[in-house]
Amino acid sequence: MARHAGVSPSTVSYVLSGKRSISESTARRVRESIEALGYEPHAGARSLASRRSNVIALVVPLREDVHVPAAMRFAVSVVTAARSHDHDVLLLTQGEGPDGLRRVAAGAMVDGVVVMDVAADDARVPVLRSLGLPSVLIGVPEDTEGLTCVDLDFAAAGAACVEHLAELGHTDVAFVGQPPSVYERRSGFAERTVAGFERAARERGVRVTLHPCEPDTAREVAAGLVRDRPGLTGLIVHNEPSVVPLLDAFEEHGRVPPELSVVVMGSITPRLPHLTSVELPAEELGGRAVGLLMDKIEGEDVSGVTLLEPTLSVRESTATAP
Amino acid sequence: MARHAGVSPSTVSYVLSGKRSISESTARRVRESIEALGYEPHAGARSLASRRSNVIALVVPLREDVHVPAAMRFAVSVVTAARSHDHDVLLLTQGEGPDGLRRVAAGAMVDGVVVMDVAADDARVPVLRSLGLPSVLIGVPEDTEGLTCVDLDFAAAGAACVEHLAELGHTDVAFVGQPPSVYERRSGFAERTVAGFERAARERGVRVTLHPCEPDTAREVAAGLVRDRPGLTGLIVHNEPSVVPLLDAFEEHGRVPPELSVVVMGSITPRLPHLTSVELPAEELGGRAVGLLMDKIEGEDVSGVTLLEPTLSVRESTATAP
DNA sequence: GAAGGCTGTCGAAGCGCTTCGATGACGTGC
DNA sequence: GCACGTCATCGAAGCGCTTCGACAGCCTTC
Repeated sequence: MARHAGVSPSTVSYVLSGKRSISESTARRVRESIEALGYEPHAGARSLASRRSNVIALVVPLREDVHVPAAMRFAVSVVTAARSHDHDVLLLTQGEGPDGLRRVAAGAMVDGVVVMDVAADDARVPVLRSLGLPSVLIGVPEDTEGLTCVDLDFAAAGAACVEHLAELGHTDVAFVGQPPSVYERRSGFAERTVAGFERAARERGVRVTLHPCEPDTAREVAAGLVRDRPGLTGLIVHNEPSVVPLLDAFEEHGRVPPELSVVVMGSITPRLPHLTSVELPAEELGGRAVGLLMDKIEGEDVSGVTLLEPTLSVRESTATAP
Repeated sequence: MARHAGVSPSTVSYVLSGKRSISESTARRVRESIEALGYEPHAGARSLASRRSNVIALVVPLREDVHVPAAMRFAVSVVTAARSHDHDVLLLTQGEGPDGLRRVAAGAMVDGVVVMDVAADDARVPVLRSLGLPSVLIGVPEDTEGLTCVDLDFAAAGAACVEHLAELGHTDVAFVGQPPSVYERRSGFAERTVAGFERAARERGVRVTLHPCEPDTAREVAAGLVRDRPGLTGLIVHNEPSVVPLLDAFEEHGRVPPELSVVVMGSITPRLPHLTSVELPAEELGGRAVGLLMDKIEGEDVSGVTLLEPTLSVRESTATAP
């Protein structure tokens, strides 16, 4: 490569990195050679010499109860964002547990890591602390001391749903939530949604009840609500896969929007474009997480919790309380 | 590291790789030091010296019409299989197009690549050929010369559905397929399913018609079939997200299994355990693909097309024709 | 008991980069 | 016109491994 351009290897390196000034004529010659040869620096050599791999790890959950399309959207946005910062993405599953993190960190395979779906008492958090590897968490654990976390402000999202309904005059609302297992493992986003929603309900004097749900039990949940809550006029659904079976079941009981006001949380609206919803901004979250990680890799102190403001989009499924 | 164990660096390397015999006593000492220090070889140094990165790339599709949970299952199984061969997985999306492949190949970032969701006239195939990078395709393009491909035998799967219904005496069957865009881009699996299913129908003298479908149009498809095909007794559905809306729509017309026999292709049965189905063995496909890729990286000639035999599981949704 | 063959280990070279100090070729200021 | 910056480039060292050849010690074999 250096030979083809008639310069020394160090010059090529400086053209590529821009760490020293190079005359425009030389730089052009080097770039032409790069083009002509289809040259790509050897990643291993580069990481050995520079102590940077230009790779970040992404730890994806593989639990049954996570919403897969959302996780995938997220993963793709992380890859896209990483590429725009000249990094690649190594895919880590939980198969190896925290040991996988140790391995890639100790072997200098990655410069940093993005961890998805962090629970309140997540076992990976202490590992990350001890590793000294730059990391950004999606989700917020209990103790965020020294960590960098990004997430949707689920408390605000939960509250926004209640407030929207309260403003429309609803006073009797049900919250159909995640599967029970999600609450049991103390998934941060689920807990915070409930907290925000309960706080807002208290403030607004709205009667609310919480109902964990899965697609298979949606029918029963709906039947139970119709039976036990005759005054119910509002429904908040925080469980994407259950939205369709749930609303179908309500429909069978003659309860349909907008007579029954429905707000969904998640990104199901491309499929059901008439539903009032709070969307999960997966792409923005991925981009933010990667951006923060890049800063952290550069040595900046970016610790702290970034919560994205939720946006509630009002559509046809909510209306003034009857 | 070598110092801690009181041996030379080369000895450590030989203990790790097993490429030369090392006395058990020395080997033990080295392993103890590794353990004690939490030592992990520097990945870059290793790849520079050995010309092996121990990383494979996985190219995932990000089209709207691929079934995301299936893709995810697949991706996870590739990671798991790769780890069992001591490799990691670099996640590539189509964002960069074929250039991403070039980049990771030229930079020696990966030892090989698994490409998902290959179409009959896939643009990545010529790139792969020219790169000389070991690769395994999931899906079968038109010209497989010199390639290694793995897939479910979709033709056999399509045929199996028809044969099962034919054996039960059905003579009037509809095939509800993928969204139109899938056929338009000549996705191999969709074409081959249709081919297998049409061949079997011809051989068995079964009347069949093909109906592309999306979740949003499932209702209309069902209505159309009820209206135009009064003699219809069998339904084959090759479109996971549409299964539920489609069957719901049929139910509204009073057509339910087993009076109407239904066979689904895909892995929706954990959710709907009463449906006769042909499952997509995503995990096995991932494992096979990685296994073949590893052999290819070792220099074996593994070119050829591996088609996994489909298994039809008979359940309650199919019965003798009325 | 000398020649030859194994085994187990070491030393050194080299993988392809980055980075640091050095250096030559220029201007600049007085 | 000489000392002194500045700019552009080079050479060499070194990153932490793998691998190859060498070799010491030991066991066979006639």
